[in-house]
Formats: sequence, structure tokens, C-alpha cells
Amino acid sequence: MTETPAQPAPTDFLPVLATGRWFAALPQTMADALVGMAQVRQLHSGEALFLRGGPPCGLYALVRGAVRISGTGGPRDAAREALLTLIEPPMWFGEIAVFDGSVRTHDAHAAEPCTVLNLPQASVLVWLAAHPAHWRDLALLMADKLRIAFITMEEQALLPAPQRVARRLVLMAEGYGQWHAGDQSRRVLEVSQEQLAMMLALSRQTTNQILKDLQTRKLVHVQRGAVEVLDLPGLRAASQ
Amino acid sequence: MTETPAQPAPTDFLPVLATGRWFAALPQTMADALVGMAQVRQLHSGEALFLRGGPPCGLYALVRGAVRISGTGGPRDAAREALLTLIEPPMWFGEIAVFDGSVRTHDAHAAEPCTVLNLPQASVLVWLAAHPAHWRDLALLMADKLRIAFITMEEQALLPAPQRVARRLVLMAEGYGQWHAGDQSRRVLEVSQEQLAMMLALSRQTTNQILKDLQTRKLVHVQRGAVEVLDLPGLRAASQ
DNA sequence: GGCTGTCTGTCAGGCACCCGACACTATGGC
DNA sequence: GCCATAGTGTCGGGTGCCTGACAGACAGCC
Repeated sequence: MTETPAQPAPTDFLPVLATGRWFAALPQTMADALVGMAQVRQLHSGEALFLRGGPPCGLYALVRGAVRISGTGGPRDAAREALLTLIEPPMWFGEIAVFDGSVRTHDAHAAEPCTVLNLPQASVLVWLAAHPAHWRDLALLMADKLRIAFITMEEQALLPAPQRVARRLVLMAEGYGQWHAGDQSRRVLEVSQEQLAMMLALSRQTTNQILKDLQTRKLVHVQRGAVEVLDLPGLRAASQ
Repeated sequence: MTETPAQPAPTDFLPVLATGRWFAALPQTMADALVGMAQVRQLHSGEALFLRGGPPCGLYALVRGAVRISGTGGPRDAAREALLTLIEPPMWFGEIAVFDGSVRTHDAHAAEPCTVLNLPQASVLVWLAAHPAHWRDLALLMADKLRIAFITMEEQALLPAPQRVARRLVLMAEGYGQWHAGDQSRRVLEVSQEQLAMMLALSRQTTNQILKDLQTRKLVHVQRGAVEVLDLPGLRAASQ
């Protein structure tokens, strides 16, 4: 829709994409094909990429900014909202609908100004029809997410609030295991306490208390709209 | 391992498998191939199919009995246990490891005497290498589970305990949407209150209270080791 | 500069849910 | 028949977390 004067090409973002574990492990032919069919889209803050119940609109890769994947409680209860996760570069998302062609399960909103690559559903399907073996590679995206989802559900069920917070911070600092090199980690997590609270199904107040406690234990440094991780091993220990 | 005098053939279970939405929608060639490579295994109650951290051991289909998919809290806290779900016929499971070849995320134990079809990892991979387009069909299993997982996570986060119980009963009565015909539903759910509690991350006592309340509202009938659904639409309404 | 909105920090009150305990009742084995 | 075991029903005390409320801090905008 919005035409920027100098629209970047999909290939401009190859360095970003290459930092992702999934994309980096992709066969060259598939990586080339995906980038080749990508359309660059710029989003302003708050803009919706797709909404729950909407039709499939292809595969996405986030290369700049952050995208909130959330579930509005439906028309009856718009106030309550479950923030499922915060997508950050270089994550890929929206692949479920590519497989089953069904409606979207969640809303995707830009949390800040974003740049995404959009691979139209039709283009992806055409290419995969010609290269069916690569269905498996695409499915690896779902396998990763299922593993993360299962772990998250279990921790949600078993751990008390303080450990949940610590655990989630560890996950986020490690990019949910989606980065290429195993040992890198992000120090400053750009997430507000309110967002963190919604991801963990806690109240903002409780989250604040726990973060302050972690700060006194020198594990994190609380900033405005962000949490800086000071001691990742210590945090991991704090999550038991 | 255990040799039973009259070991049934995989094809004996085709009628059971056909009641599953996923299997019924499969192309004939794939359905035949899967059943062709299946090995029938009988499990006694409590026997483990695979354990968290174990190597991939192929794809499974449950044709008789029930399998608990659970996560032990690790060696440190064996007491606490998150029951992820109860597998019932004709569900398929274990497919994540087929895709990524990684370790199992959960334990799978027979909750009662079971019959499963086991499709060895190697056989599945060989066949899919020859028929790569069917990677997509297999991936649909993961797509279904991801959708269920997301819905479950959101409800876990947003709904209070009574609604969570009602919602889960609805899901179970509908076979988690995995049955062929849309309108059939199971009336008697063979699940103990303790198992239900673990699936919902509630205490057994709270679960009991909620079930009794649902019973006074004529929505369910509580039995020993089971819950009979009397009014499915009413239950759905009770989950808001 | 002031104004506005978003995020953070902190308190007090309340209740939903957990935990421990115990009695009771089905079920299966012998 | 008896016994062991697993599951259910129920109580009462404790608490972790939520709700609501409000003040302060920071950032952007004009």
C-alpha cells in the first residue's frame, strides 16, 4: 500500500535472515526461491498483518521491528488479551496456514515500525508443488514451534510466578533457540513489563515485583520498556 | 518384545483409523504405505512407549487404550508432573521427531492396556524420500497440534478455573476436533479427576468441586474414573 | 517551556486456589 | 469372603496472586 521512496529489495535482508537457525540451515535452492518470491512490506506501529479468523495470506519473515502475536478474547471480552509471543528478527511465522489453508489462529500486529518479507500463499504453494521435498524443510518451522509451545505449556503449569518470569527471560535472551550460533544471546530485551505480564499470564504488578527482586539479585537491570539481562546463567538457575 | 499368541495385523485396525479426520483425508497411496510399514505393539498399563530426551523412534497411531503424554519435571522434582494430553484412538502422535530427528519432548506411557501401530523412523523416512509430496500430509498432523496448543495456551491464560474445566471437557468430548464426522461426540470421557486436574494445572480438590458444580447444573454426570457429558451445548456455554 | 500519554513503582484488601488431612467407596486380587 | 489400592468427597487454614488505586518518571509533541 504505502510507497516509500526507496523500497529495499528482499535480498537486502539476506544478512539478517542468515542469522536465523532455520533459514541458515535451508538448502540454497530453497533459500533463493523464498527470497525470490518475497515482497517487502513496511508496517507502522500498531498496523495489523493479519487477524484471527482471516484467510491464509502466506508466509512471513520479520527483518526489522517486532510483531505481537496475540489472541483477543473474542468480541465478548476485548479487554483481556493473551500475548502469545513477541516475534523478533529473524523469525519466520504464519506457516501453519500454508500447510492446512485454514484461518489464522491469532492476530499479528506490528509492535513498532517493522519491515517484513511476505511470501504470498500462492507463490509458496506453486514452488513447493515443483519441489515437494522441501515441504519437510518448511515443516521444520512448525516442529520448532511445537517444541517451544510444549515446553512453555509445561512451565506455565508447573512453575510458580517468579520462576516463570526468569525462565521466559532466558528464552527471550536466547531468541527461543532460533538463532544460528548457540552461544549468542541478547542482553537487552525490549519488552515492557505489561507485555511480559501478558505473555506469562500474570498481572503487571506481580511482574514488576518479580523483576525488581531479580534486579536486587543482580540478575537483570530493569529499564524503561526493556529488561537488560546481566547474568544469564544466574537467571537460568533462578528458574530452577 | 512380548509375543502374543495371535498377533493382529495392522490392516485389522483400518476401521478404527478411518474414524480419524487426518487419516481419512489421506491420499490412498499414503494410507496404504503407512499401514504397510506399521508394526503392531501391545502395551500393558504403565509401560513406556518413549521417554523425554530419548531418540526418535518413529510415528505412532493409537488404536486401542489410552496413552498419557506427560512431562516429568526432571530428576529434581519427580513429584510434579504436567499431563499434556491423553491420547485416544484413533490419534497419531510422535511425528515431530520424524521431521527434525531430535529427541522426544515428553514421556508417553500407556494409561491402560493399549494397542499401537508403530511406524519405524527409518521406514517412514525411506518412503517419504520416494514420495516427497507427502511430507505435507504428514505435516498436517503438526499443524493440527499447533492450533490446539495455541488455543489451549490462550484459554489457560485467560479463563478462570471453572471455565477451563468446562472447555477441556468440550474439547475431549469432541476428540480435539480430530474425528472424521463433525457432529459426533463422545459421551463418557474416561479420565480420572486427578488426570483432568493435571491437564488443567489445577489441584484435584478444585477440579472435584467444579465437576460437582457442573453435575448439579445437569451438564455432566461424575462417575468413578470418568465424566459423562450430559449436555454438550450447555457445557460449551458454561465455558463462556 | 508545558502538556499528554505510556510505563513504572508501590500499597492495601480480597479471594481463588493450593495444600494437608482424613473418611469413604468402588474395584481387583487372592 | 478379605485385603490392598486407586479414586472420590469434603473440610479448614494458608497464601500467592489479582484488583484497584494512585503517584512518580520518562518520552514525545507542539
